[in-house]
Amino acid sequence: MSDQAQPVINYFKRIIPVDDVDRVMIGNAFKLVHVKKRQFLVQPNFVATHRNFVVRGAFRSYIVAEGGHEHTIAFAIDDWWITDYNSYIFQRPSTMFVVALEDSIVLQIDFEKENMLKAAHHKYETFFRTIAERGLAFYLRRLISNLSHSAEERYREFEKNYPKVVQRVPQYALASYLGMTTEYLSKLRNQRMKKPDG
Amino acid sequence: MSDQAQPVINYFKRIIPVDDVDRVMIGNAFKLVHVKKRQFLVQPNFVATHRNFVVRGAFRSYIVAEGGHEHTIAFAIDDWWITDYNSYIFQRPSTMFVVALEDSIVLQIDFEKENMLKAAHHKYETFFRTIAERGLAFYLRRLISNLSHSAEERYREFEKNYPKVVQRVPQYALASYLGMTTEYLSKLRNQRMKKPDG
DNA sequence: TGAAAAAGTTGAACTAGTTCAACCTCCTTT
DNA sequence: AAAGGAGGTTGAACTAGTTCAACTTTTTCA
Repeated sequence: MSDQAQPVINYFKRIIPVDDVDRVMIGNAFKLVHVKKRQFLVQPNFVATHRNFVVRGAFRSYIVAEGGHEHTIAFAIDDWWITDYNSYIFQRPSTMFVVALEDSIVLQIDFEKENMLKAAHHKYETFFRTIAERGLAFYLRRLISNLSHSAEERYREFEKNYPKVVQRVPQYALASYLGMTTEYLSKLRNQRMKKPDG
Repeated sequence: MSDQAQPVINYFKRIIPVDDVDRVMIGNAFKLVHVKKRQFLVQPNFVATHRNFVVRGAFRSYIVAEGGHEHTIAFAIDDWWITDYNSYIFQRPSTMFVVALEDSIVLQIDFEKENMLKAAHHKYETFFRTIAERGLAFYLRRLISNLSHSAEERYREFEKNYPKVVQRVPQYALASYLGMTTEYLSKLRNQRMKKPDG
């Protein structure tokens, strides 16, 4: 059996040592899933059953607010994780969608198998602690950016930090991630803002 | 020696079992510190050396953006943690202030002692993983609120969820936490917004 | 391949929230 | 008790970003 879990094993190796026994345990915990564009991994009112590691492809999580406005919460491309953490961690009904933006391949671990890993060995707990801490730090930086920068600054900053995401993601999704309308982002990109003078 | 660390031990007990050995280990890891109103626990360009558990008192973390505008990142009152996570987790220079809003008492653990605890026993790793996950979920909810609600909705929601914080925190700090100006929050609170008609 | 759907663009009118400035009201601290 | 500062209030003028509507371009898939 070829090791389909290799991509996520490589990811684990960046954080904790992985020996042959671990290789098998991790391989058994994750299952490889092909996801078609526009297919959902999570939907509101259902509990997010899996944490998803993106082997190849692109995803977006978003909520639909009153008035039908969508707000993108996260993107995930190759080598990133995605799920609804509020739903997954507490095993409560989700409030968001997670959808594939391209035909994608993910490695999924479900909540129970993740808990078994965590219980099985100290170092798996270390692994999940580390990615939770990094995720926390990431959302903190994003919150700071949202509070302290203008729409244009947020866009320029994102473009600089995540050029690959900008290229692969539809503009309406990026706009709603950055907290602005599609129209406004379009204007920002095309420099057709009102000019000071003629 | 009376157990000064009891408040944080109680907090640990809500997440992992704590026996007499643990009690000593936790007691040795944390030190009790009295902090005067307006005293800083973290300042920009210095590495956040400690994670702080608030025994009694109130704190606020904030950044100062260009133009001198302050943005409150977090509050912490009794039984909450506070630090600059981006600085503490990665042991890099901070970009924010953490200041006491009242005379306060905290239990501090430093980065090295925290790592020793994590290394010493699987269950301490579980503890820190759990609080990191909860912190992540918290910031995620806040991000969602910021993206999808108006200034007034954010205020009403916060007032409902954290009435105790609203009472203990100066209004300018609350306004900048909620992503609006002091003046605007003042107007929201006093219902002196422009009326539809006379 | 071609029709429909999805995504993106542009401009004009609008508004939620900011800015600025002046003033008020408490706390502190001596 | 007085002075000074920090925090809060109010109104008028302003603006960053939204809304709406009409249109163009690109993608999808039968």
